[in-house]
Amino acid sequence: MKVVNALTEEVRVRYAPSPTGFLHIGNARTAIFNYLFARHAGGKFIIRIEDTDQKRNVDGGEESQLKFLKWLGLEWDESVDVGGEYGPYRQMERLAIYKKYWQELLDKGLAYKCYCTPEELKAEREAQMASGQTPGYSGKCRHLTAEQIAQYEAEGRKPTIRFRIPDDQKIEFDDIVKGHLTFDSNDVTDFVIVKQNGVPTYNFAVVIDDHLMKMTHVLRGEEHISNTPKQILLFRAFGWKPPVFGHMTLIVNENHKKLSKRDNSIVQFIEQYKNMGFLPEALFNFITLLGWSPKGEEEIFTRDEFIKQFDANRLSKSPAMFDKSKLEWMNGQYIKKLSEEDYLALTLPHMIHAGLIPEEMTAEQRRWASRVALLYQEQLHYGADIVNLCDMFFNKDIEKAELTKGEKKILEGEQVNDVLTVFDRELRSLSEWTAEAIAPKIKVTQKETKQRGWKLYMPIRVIATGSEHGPELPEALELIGRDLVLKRLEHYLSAQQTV
RNA sequence: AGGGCGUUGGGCAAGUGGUUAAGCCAAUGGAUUCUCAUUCCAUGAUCGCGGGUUCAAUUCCCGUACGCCCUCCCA
Repeated sequence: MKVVNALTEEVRVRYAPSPTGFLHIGNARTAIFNYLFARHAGGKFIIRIEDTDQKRNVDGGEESQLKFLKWLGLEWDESVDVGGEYGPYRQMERLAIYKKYWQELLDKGLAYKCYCTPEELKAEREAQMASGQTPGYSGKCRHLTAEQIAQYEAEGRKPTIRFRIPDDQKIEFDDIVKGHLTFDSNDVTDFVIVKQNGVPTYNFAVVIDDHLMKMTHVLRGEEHISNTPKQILLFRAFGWKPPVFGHMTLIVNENHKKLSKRDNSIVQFIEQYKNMGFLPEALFNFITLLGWSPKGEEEIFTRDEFIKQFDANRLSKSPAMFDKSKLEWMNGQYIKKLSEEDYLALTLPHMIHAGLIPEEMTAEQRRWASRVALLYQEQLHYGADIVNLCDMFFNKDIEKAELTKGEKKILEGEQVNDVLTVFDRELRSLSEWTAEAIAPKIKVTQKETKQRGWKLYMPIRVIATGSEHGPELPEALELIGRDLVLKRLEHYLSAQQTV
């Protein structure tokens, strides 16, 4: 029964960002769900730019939206860049279209001009709040006489146009995620559909566009639930059939507040994640699991798998908190699967950026840096993470300035001197400085000193690498280099002797 | 204030009128390992609260608390 009738109606959905900011987590999720919904149904995914708030539009907002959507792996069928038969796809280029429709409403008496100034409205609202009333437009200009209108016009006032909300109407619709929703038109006040400057408001333009662009479904954030009755009333006024609505839960921050662009408690722009070295596939995967869950227990999916099993009925009803640690874990899962080449392309630039390695490297330098980076593929969470992880390979100190508690404990062992003396001697006899050659020398040290495990390795590690933690010892020593390792051992041992 | 939506362990979240209430992340403990990491094992919820319907409710109904969203000439 829920089968879409492909013969009569092709699924058409849209992502409709306003270019008031760059692409962030919330935007991306809306876009992804619409994309998944369209592709799953074999329908069309459209991107429409809602730029009617010229004051808030920011330069580069539109480009950023498209650029990072593309980076995430989305593709669309119609939009400002690829065209389409229902264009233009930028609302400010559709002004003439809107005008025809609001004029129709005006002619039919379904809308009227309102001469109230923003200041008057604001004062009205504040007065209502102060006296504990529900804030909302009073309907003051609903029945203006010709004289009053002439008077206002003479004053030079420029009107807005308001939609006349009909009384006592029940507004009901079946929301894909929330179920059956009911509203009463008496709870909705006459709202502005055309601003003073002749530009329509969101609630008006969205209805015209969704109808003209033949949208079959509207999947959007639940902050739009209370806008829906207004829009449905407009659909009715025009005698149009509304699309099927689905309101997705919000993504909230640690304080359970809706993620807003100004929220600093969380990194939320896609570009920032890209810059930190998160992979688009991982981000896509993670975002898709925010407010939606697949059927089985699996959580890592490719885009095609998501498309195949996406089911809007499994959209969650309650808000999801953005969980950074899970994102990092998931990104790590993807990093593990990276080819050596891709892994290096992800990490090396961060090492360069941090000044650890030069941008122009000799083949030799590059091989060395690559081996260092590769040491951490299993545990890397995101690209920039490499900088801290591989820290010990760039520390050239002969002696550590300050030992940690753990390191002190290690060096207190009475076997330490023995172990290091033997190991030092053995290393000096090496003709070839490779992990393969170094490893047997640890064994020799073990035999000779009768020390093993923690007591054998840790003193060597602390003194030779300068840290109690790190990758496998032989390879670490090889990459740190003969010179430094021997210097560190020598320095430590000579200091011991003078004591 | 009005309207709307939501509430399953720290986070995500599955699920059903009768189950030992999945799974993932995190945390903690343990095993393996020279350390970190990896890997593996283990640990924890009676389903916001109160009532009702029922032989039986986390699952249905009512109420209540809390949270959030909207009530902009923002989208």
